[in-house]
Amino acid sequence: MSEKAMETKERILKAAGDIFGNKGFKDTTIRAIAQAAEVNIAAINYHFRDKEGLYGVVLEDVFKTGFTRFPAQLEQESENGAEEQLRTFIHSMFYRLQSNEGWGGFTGKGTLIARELLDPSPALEPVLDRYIKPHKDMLVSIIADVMQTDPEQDLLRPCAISIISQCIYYALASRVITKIFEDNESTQDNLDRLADFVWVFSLGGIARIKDESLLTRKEQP
Amino acid sequence: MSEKAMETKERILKAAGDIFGNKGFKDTTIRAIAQAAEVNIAAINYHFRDKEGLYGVVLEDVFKTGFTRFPAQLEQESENGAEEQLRTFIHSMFYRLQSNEGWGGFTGKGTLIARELLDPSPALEPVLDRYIKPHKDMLVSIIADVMQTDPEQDLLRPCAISIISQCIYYALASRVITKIFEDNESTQDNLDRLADFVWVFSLGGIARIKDESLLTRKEQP
Amino acid sequence: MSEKAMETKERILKAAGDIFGNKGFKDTTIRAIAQAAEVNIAAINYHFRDKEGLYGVVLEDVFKTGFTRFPAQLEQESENGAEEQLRTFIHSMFYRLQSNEGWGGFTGKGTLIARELLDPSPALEPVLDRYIKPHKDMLVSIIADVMQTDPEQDLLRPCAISIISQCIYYALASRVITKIFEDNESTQDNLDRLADFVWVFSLGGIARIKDESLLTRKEQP
Amino acid sequence: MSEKAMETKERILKAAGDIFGNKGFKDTTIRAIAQAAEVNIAAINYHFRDKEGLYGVVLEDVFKTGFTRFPAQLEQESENGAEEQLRTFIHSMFYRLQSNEGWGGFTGKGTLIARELLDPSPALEPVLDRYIKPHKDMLVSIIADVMQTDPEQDLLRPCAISIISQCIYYALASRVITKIFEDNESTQDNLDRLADFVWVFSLGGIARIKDESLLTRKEQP
DNA sequence: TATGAATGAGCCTTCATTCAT
DNA sequence: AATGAATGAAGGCTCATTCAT
Repeated sequence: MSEKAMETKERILKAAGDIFGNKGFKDTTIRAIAQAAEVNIAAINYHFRDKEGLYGVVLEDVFKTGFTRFPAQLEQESENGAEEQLRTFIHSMFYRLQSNEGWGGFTGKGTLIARELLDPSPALEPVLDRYIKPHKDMLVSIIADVMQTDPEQDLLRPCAISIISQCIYYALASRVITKIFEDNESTQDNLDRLADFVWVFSLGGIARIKDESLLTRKEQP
Repeated sequence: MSEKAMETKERILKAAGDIFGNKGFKDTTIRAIAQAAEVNIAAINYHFRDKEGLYGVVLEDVFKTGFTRFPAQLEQESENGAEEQLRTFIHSMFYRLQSNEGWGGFTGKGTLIARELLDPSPALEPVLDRYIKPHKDMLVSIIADVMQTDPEQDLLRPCAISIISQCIYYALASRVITKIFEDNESTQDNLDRLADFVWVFSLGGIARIKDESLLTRKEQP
Repeated sequence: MSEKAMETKERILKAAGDIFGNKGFKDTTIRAIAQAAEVNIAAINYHFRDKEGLYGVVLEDVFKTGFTRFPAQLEQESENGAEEQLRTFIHSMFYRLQSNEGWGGFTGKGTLIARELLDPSPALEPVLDRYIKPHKDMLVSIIADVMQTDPEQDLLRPCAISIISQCIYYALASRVITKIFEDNESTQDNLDRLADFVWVFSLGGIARIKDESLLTRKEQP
Repeated sequence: MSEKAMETKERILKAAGDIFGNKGFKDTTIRAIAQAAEVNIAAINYHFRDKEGLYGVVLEDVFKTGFTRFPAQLEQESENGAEEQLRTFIHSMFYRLQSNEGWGGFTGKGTLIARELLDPSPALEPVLDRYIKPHKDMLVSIIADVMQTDPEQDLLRPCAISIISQCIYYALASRVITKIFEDNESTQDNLDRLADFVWVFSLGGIARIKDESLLTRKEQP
């Protein structure tokens, strides 16, 4: 593939990521992408066969470039305590979902993922196995460490969900959060503070869940 | 309006709620709604003027019929402790977002709302003021009681978001959660258990946030 | 038919005349008429069977109420000279086509007729025989008198057309005439002056045609 | 643009001119145009964006191709007398409005213009400035020459209208004229004779108007 | 590799009309 | 006599896709 061709493909991918993320699959027209990428409409079909084909590549790209760096960073810190690892994990999530830096860099990565949670597309399946599930396992294991409990504990999963849900929500509902809370300062700027808040809140949640489950177990017999 | 006409409108609304919720606005065709409601396509236009008009009424209806019953129930229990009130609030959220009982009853109310969080439509604005903001205020005030702190505390808002995010997430991502956690038992059946989990987790989160903020304040000076 | 029913029919007819005249048959919606007449849409179909049926009645009405008064006036003046009769005829045309006074009185009678010239509808046929042709005969005979020639003269018909065309044109193109001539004074106010102009112009035209034909005849043999 | 594409556009334009002219804007369906031009419906949208867009181009085309040839011819004859110039002008009008020869050649150019006089569309505005007004000025100046009077004379404008009205009328009402006058010989064949008639009639009209205005002026003081 | 042209399917909407009351 | 409700047909437009170059 020639250099110029690569450029064209890159341009299309960037534009597609932006628009797919901000407007969703159905709401995105191939025309809009072509215009933003300054290429002919037919070029998209030529390079990616399909609108779906393009979408699949975009989704794969989001995870490939976004979900590979931070876990490495995380492992380096494995000597740290479990709570610090959880903190790094949460901060990573926030940055992955909301920041536009770090790679090709288009807006709306977070919402792109949120959209997949709402309407899973066929393109999600491979991403699920390759990126999301390993990530989930990592989070579960961190929580197990924090709880100092058996990694097979049933309570670990809902804890993981509660933590993830908070991270996702800011990406999902950023447009509305500011409306509800009449809060004009962009949440983009406070990512670190928000992430720390979620971290502390979650630590408290995990602790309480552990306490309750101990109590319950004591009561049950 | 005649009895029969009301029935027709009702039928359209139910079908529209189902399909809008499950597929989103753009992905929904009024043809599909008409077919599901067993009416002529033009009847939709006659009763609701527009696809948008219909959507607006559906959204309004979701909140009107879903958000009026539980708060009343909540006030009756105001003599209970703040933690019990929070429990009722969270259970209400779960039922509103996920249950199909209790009113016209269509599936996908939760996802309909989640979609609005992602892509707020003009129809959301009135709903925001009339239902969501008052509800948010109620939650904030409950959290203030739980924390035994000033209702203007800055930390109340992120706490509220963390709680809501957990409730929403189960509605938002139910399709994917089962895939990630390879959990085949329908989460629909365990609403109560999930709601209680979120409640306990959140109580722990709130408590930790309170402790941290006290510590922080002591440290700062 | 009850009095109220008559009122309803009248109201519909007036509204229909207005809108048909100003926007044409196809551009007129039965809804617009119903709204202007403040009646139910179905009432129109009830009273006039059809959109076409309503249109037919309106057209008939325009001619019945508009084309019966002035000719009588004309006959009274039959003692006057032929040129005066032509003047009355032209003035009548102008008033019929442009004035809104004198009967039920809706705007756009002239354009309604002009539209029939462009796209003759089936409803025109009866009107043609009953009103227009007799009128045309009258004009031809007046011109014959002015020319002092045989009423079967071939040149009378194009003369009639030239005269009528001038009368029609002001009704047909009033919207554009003001634009072309950047003339802001409403032509409605100057009907009399315009009619007199057309009269004088036509007298000159007729005279010249007569002269030419005489010359031609002399030359030909 | 490729050769083939031009052909397609040309074909669409011809079909559109025909149908728009014969049935009017609202009564014309782009489906009918597409069928007549033997192209896909979407091709019309592709080349002309809109039904309105197509109409605008058609209207512009009628004037561009129809109103540029004859004035040139006219100027060449400027050495001729004013009356001969008027004759050429009138003959040009007749040919423009009624003939189907000389360019792309579709029927109904005259009625297309007549429709614009009745219901001016936004597309008329540019045509008005670029073609119609200059043409009107030319006619006015010719009449001034014929009258041997000041070109600012107030009487020139109604004279111009009276002349134009006769030319337009034959195009406007050809369908009805034959009915009224029970004249079965197609007026298409006699264009020259008709044009000459209008010419002579108008010369007479102009002359009489001039005489009258002189008389009036003498009387007034 | 990339493009302008062209296609077919499908969608929302409007309209005149009819039905039951 | 008159109405609100409902229908079926048709129209304009958009979209993803394919074709020929």
